[in-house]
Amino acid sequence: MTRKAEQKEQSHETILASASRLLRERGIAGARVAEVMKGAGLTVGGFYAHFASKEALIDETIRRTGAAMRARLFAGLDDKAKADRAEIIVKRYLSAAHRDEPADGCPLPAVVGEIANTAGEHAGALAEQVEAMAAEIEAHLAAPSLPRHQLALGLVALLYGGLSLARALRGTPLSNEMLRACRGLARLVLAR
Amino acid sequence: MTRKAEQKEQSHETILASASRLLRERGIAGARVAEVMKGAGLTVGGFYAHFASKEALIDETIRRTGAAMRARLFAGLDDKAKADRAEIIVKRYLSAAHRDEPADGCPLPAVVGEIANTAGEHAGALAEQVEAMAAEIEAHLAAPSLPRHQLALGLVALLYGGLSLARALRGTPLSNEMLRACRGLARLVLAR
DNA sequence: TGTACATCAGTGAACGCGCGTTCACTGATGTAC
DNA sequence: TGTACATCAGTGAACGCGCGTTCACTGATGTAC
Repeated sequence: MTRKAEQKEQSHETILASASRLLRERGIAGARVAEVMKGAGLTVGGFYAHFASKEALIDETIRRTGAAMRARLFAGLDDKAKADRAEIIVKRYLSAAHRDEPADGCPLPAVVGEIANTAGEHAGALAEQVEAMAAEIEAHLAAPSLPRHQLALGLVALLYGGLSLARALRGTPLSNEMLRACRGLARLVLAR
Repeated sequence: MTRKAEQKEQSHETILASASRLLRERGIAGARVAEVMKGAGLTVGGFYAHFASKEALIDETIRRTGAAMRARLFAGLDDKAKADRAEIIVKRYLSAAHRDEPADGCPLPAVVGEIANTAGEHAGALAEQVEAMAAEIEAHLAAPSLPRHQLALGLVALLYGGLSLARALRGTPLSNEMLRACRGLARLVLAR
């Protein structure tokens, strides 16, 4: 590959990294093309040499960010006892740190509402992420209290719902209460 | 009260009703002022005689719509056995009908994500609704498996999260699975 | 190897467009005498 | 009671502004001979 092509590929990655951060911090509408490019050290005009449209950027960003997030969320679990793994996932996801650092976390809270509110753009990319996340959780369930797939999907909803609400309620006492309540509910479900 | 003032008050209510519908269908950003007024049979210009800003409209709409939603969600429960009430609430909330008719349902899915993605505008109005919804659920819990308040808050997250995801995934097989899984998880938590 | 031309990643300004908000105006309703 | 004026809910056009997208251009990199 020529030096020019290498450079372009690197810019592509830098743009995606910037988009990933902005998407998680401000949502789809809040991730402005000009700002994404600025965050990548470039100017607006060059954007369309890398992506066909903002929609294409968001689709690719959702996929990439989902995968990166899962890598972190499920990291190092093989060292832990099988019975503890699901609870570790829950603690990581429903932590104050995750609530307070959206830019490093799960993309779901940033996009689910917007996707539901529109005509279902990005619904495909989202479905992949939900499916993948549930599948990984399912693999870490020991002695499940419900059909494994059902329990995993329900947990995704509880994690996503609890984190989103805790973020929206940041600044009120309800925010911490919400995280604690969801961890407690998850523990109850995982205990038997 | 003069006839003029009565008429204005009625317009105010009509505007709020239109905003309530649009807010739940399309979210905060999607509920355009001009369209809200059109839905009320009026023109844009008159809006600012009724509300100081779009932000004020949204705040009032969140409060009104939350209250109306609770009235429906918790209606007729006194006729039911205490042990069944929580499960009835869950079934109503996580139903295909509720998923498919956002305009008649809960305002949370329409606003939580947007509020979390911004600097916390409307966070106060949202906190009130979450608190009120949890309080009503709490009152209908029989023999709870966790501290009542904690269980109620966790259920709010599960209901909100499951419905939002099911809406965002509409059109994919995951949508119905998500509703069913969340109902199952709730049943498990309420059973003991 | 050096030279002349071609390519193309990135620039920066401009383009429509849709949005929230403002404002001069209208005409029905209300008030004073 | 009737008449003249005041009020004010609602109209419709205009205003900035920010956004996604386009496009003529630049200059470093790559290619052909």
